[in-house]
Amino acid sequence: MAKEKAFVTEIADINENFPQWYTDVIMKTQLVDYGPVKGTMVIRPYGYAIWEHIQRELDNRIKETGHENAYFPMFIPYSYLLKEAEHVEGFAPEVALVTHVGEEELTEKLVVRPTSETIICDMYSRWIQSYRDLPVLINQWANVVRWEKTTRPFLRTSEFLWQEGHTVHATAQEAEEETIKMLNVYAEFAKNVLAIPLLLGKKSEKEKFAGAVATYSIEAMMKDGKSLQAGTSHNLGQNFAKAFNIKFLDKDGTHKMPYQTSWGVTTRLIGAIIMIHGDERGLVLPPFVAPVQAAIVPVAMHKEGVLENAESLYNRLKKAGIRVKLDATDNSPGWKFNEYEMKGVPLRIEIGPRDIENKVATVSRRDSNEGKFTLPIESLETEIPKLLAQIHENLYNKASENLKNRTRIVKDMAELEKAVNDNCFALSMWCGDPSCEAKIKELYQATSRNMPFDQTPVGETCVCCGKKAKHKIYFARAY
RNA sequence: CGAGGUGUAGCGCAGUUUGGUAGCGCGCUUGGUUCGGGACCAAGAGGUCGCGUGUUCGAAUCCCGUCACCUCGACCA
Repeated sequence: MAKEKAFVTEIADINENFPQWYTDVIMKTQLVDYGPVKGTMVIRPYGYAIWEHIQRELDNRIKETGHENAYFPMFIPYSYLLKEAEHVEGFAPEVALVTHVGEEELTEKLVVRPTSETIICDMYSRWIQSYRDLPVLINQWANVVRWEKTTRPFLRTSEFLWQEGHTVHATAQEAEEETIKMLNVYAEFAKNVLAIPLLLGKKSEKEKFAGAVATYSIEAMMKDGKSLQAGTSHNLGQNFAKAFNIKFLDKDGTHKMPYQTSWGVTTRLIGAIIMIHGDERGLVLPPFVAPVQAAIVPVAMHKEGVLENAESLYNRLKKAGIRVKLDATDNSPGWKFNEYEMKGVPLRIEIGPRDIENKVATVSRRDSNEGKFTLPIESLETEIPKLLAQIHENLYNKASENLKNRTRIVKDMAELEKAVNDNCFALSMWCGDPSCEAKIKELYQATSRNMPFDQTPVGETCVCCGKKAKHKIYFARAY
């Protein structure tokens, strides 16, 4: 008991020590465990179930927009990486190289994929001959390996799970449209499934993907006002087509080089969910990805009829398509209440002798402090889905409020410094010079996030150097 | 790689200054009483003190070495 009380106190540290709170919650709710190799993460069933719901919902959307799933090998010849100059420069420091099999040295070194552009482009160069072969719209669900120096569960691990789309188009315009389209798919998905509001925009040259012509990102604001890049969509132009010699014979009888895109989101989204919706009592999971949407806690289980009523309610809700769990273990009710709150279960349903007598169930929402209320037991099949939808709305609105309240328009370096020190996003004007970006990073540890599509100016001059501004851009501290 | 810190039961820690029987809390097991906000009583199980050397009658404790992990910097979805 003492330990759990202490846990609640630690969780309450959310305001002072957000990263500590984050790892504590993840470990104590059994989402993950640390792997034996530094920087690796074991995703436990409760955490993996969240990923499965993310996968299912996002996969539907990817398919609805015309893409198909495929799978490419995780081992890539090192020489492939070397073909695109920027790409190898960007990834070489963090790739895991396979040099030996047993004692025998390999004549051609292999990398464990840090991303799949190179191997996929190699295949595309064989698959594509005619304009009739285009567009190619393929997506892959896979794991990738990037040996980062410091790691944090879900946000940055040596190996992570993701979805990577790789498309090929006949024209530059089509490729750009695809890049933006998928960014919007992510945004719709984040809003309607994860209850996360996003900032969409274009990355600066410095922050763009190694090998891309342009990178667009979705940025999310964590509860503490820091930014998290939640996904990216790249317009690769013809860079990889050139490097891998992808050509097609067009209608006019001439060979042309196609234009490509790639886009991905990762298990980092789970980290975003935790850091956006969580509170001092632990996880708060958005209903549409919660492994358990409603937990039934029988009270005074030994009393006549309690367990039978709980079981019958469980069966009814299950049949109604709700992800429901009945906890009939002999832990005390109070223990169970805290357990499911900590684990972020959106709804708790208590059922005890008093409820049975009144033909009601006692319901409690995880997302609000409004306390318990009762509902007629016969109405739950229809009421629970409504409540889940309300919880989703409420989470989205709260996150949107936070984003709005913590975003400031800044005109100069003093205001920018104040904004990031107050844990706010700084919406700034920028001259476009990378040295201004670098200076802001060095002085205030804030990086450029992205340049929103709506470029309506909020000033005339660069926040850093005071010269004429070219872009509207967000600066923020980021995870 | 630069700076700091920690390794003792499944988890969290005390014990190390001053060498002398391996401790505490939680968790776990069994039995009983409980059950509407982390219940209580009783009895149990569980550790070559990160690893290796050395000093000593005797080392978790002292010396030397080594490994691992954590935090902060540079890199990143």
